[in-house]
Amino acid sequence: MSHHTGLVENVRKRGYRMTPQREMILDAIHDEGHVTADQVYQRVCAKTPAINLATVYRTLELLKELGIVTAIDTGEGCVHYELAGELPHHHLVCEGCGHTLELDRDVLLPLEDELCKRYGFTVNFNHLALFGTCPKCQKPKRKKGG
Amino acid sequence: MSHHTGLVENVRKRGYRMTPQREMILDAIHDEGHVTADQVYQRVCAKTPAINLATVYRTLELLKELGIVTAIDTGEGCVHYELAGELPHHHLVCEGCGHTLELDRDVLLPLEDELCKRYGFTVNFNHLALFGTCPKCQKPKRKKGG
DNA sequence: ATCTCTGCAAACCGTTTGCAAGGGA
DNA sequence: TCCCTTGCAAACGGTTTGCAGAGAT
Repeated sequence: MSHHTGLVENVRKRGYRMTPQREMILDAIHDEGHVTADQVYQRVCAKTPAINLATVYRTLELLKELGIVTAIDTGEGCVHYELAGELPHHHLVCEGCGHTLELDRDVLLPLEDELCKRYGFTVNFNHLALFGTCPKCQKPKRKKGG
Repeated sequence: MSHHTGLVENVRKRGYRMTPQREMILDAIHDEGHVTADQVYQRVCAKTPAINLATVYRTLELLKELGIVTAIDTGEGCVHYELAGELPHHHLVCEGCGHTLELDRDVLLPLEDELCKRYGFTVNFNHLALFGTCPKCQKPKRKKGG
């Protein structure tokens, strides 16, 4: 059974139907943490003879509108989605290996503050993605044993 | 005549040919500051019977490789380009009015520093775009005269 | 039974690519 | 002259949409 009965209820309560597809999509997001439409599609595909990508997109769109998932555009060319229940968090995406580190919110607080003071600008840091180079990829090639 | 003879020379010197198309594309970027492929296309189109979008993309790609322009993916669904000569700078894009504020580099230094210390992650802040709400859009509606 | 949701397939939009003709050096 | 560059048109990859039939309530 699902770990996210609440989400299912949430959808129902708002007058939308709960279909197996939607449930599986919810499952996939829940399991993977953050996913692209295609990842959801792949994952759901593995469990049913066939589901349609269009359905995934439509469901993702619905879930977004219901505030159940959040869309994150990391600039990689495809949108990522994750459950909105989580505290907003942030990603450090390595341009070298594609690996993603999670970033604690408090690291950004000073910047947030400064932008507000200096420019009167309220940043929306929800699910921000920053690009750069992770520790591993920065290391010059050395003996593994080193 | 161009304000960017240097750029033209730059292209030539590296063994690439300088064509009217390339010159006009360079012009467009120079004039607009930062542009999308389509904006370049529109602008150049206005001056010649026809230029091909593919040419714009190919030229932008070339200029990028030559280090003459920089690509910025603001996550808006299309890539922006600007002359690379500029100091790296950053944009605060207002989600309310679409307006863009420029952001001084030094605001980001502490964060850059912290990310390095804490995660060993070297951020690539080149031409970063942050989203949020600008001062105007934050103000509750009030009498203009206020 | 009703009306939402799904699958299918075609459309879309930004971007890329193969090919043959054109033009810069 | 040589071969880089262009235009054209088709392909591409992610996403959206119209339509008719399936299925949740």
